Amino acid sequence: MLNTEIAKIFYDVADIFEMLGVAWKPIAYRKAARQLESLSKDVKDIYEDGGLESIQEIPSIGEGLAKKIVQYIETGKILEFEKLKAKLPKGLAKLLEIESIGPKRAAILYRKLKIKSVEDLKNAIEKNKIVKLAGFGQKSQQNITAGLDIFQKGKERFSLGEVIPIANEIISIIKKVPGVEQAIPAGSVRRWKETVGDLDILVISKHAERVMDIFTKMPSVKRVLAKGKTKSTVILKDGLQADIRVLEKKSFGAALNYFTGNVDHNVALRRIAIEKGYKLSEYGLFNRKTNKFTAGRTEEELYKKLGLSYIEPEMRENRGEIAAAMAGKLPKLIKLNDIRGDLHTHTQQSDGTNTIEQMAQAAQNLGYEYVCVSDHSKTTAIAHGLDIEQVNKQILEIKKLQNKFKIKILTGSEVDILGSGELDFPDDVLKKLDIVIGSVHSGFKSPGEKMTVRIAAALQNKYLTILGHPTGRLVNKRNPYEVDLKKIFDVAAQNKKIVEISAHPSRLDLKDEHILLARQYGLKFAINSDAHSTEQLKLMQFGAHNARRGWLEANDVINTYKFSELKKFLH
DNA sequence: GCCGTTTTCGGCCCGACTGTTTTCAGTCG
Repeated sequence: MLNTEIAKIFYDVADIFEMLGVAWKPIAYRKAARQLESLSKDVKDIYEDGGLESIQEIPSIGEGLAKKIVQYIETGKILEFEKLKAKLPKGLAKLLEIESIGPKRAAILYRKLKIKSVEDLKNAIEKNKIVKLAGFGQKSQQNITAGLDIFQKGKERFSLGEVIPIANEIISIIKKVPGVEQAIPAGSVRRWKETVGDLDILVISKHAERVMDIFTKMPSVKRVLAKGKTKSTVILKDGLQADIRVLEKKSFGAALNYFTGNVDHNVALRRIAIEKGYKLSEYGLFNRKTNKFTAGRTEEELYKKLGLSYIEPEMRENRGEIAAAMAGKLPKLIKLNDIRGDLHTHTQQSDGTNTIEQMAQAAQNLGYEYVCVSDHSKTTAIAHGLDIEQVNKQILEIKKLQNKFKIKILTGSEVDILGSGELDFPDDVLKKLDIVIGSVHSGFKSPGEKMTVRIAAALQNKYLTILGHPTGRLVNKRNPYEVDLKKIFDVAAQNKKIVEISAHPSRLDLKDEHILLARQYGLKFAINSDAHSTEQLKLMQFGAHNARRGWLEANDVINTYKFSELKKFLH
């Protein structure tokens, strides 16, 4: 997507301006970059539909940046930036990724020691040159050395599925510290963002020092980056950075809000606070003149004082939620317990590990009213996809098993969408099934046009119910395949097809931005675990929170329907 | 560079921690 490309350029330019000592522009450029990243539409499409003006309508993008974006769309580069880049050596910006080196120090390193790259920096350290620089010292050189070490190992974002167990473990340690009233993960974890940069933990206690001691001495800590009275930062052995912050109960709501973010949401709230004569910080909402504490015990009262309805953490991405809250037009977000069934599960008959009976029992134990068995079809040979005979046998088996269960067991299949756009089973097989999930499992690298035609063709099969994991992406591992989602959503809407939100934390497909986009086409969704074992049925929570990030209400999701309603809907 | 129910100019969120200095700049979130 062009948006990400341009955002990256803006981030780079912000770094350059910062190293050159230019004020404010870096902030403006980064804000614009973040805005671009969170857009659900491609700027190219926006430009083609509405020209320069409609680009300028994007928040934080004014005349100047809009023109630059257009130049990039039309020519593939931005002339002004090419000139700007020439002012500083190319490798210098890399230094900013090293912990404890910011723009000012990078500029000093360049000017005084002619350091132009990470390689130069290493040499300078070996020759003990940094200690002697004015403003640097022994400790600074040590910190830079340590930062370099982390940088070389590569600091990447962790997937939410990896971070949640780590967070839970730390929370259980901190909760045992005497005097601790609350300990909860905030930050992107609380927003259920699919990847996590740092783990932020908020603690309520009157004895902050005790918490700092225990936290920095946990067995899982590899290095302590900072240890203060109320705030500490560590690097854990698996490379994840964890920040902790201790505050008093009076500030809990304000602190939780501040620590949950995201940055742009927080900044927007603070601006509103200023307009209303307040000052907002993690300590609370204060009268700007008298400094009197006005609110902050709970997030709810904070939002209320700012004239907003309460905004759920998953929506706090500065994607229009503040305007919606001001207008009282926030959606009533779906909740995990609105979900009454799982429509995409596998058994040991294909690549799952449990029997139909075990899966049905586990789903029933979760309180579901229905579960659909949807094993792979024959073309996905690697997953032991079922052939026609096996599917027919499975249908009979399910009919028999039904008598033993209260939960309704639906027959289904995750049918391959073949390269031609045909489904892997003929219509006379498909029509026997309650649910047909069509998924792409091959040709991920084929050109976008081909993939679009392929999926669009499948969506026109009258027996297809759900488009499975519609973009094929894997979080942090595989990009979505090239496909024109707008066209796909349009065809899906015309043919009254459901789009899936795969709940597995390694998939989360559709992702949040794509859900927001699909929503504009009036589509209905199914949130499915794609469980390959009884245990994985519990992954549904990731899907539900992801749907919340996409502003969905229960009514948008067909597996919140009662069984009778679902049945009617499917017919 | 963006933005506007005080403004088209003059603001731009707020605070903790660290290290190198003796009052603060730089970095980070």
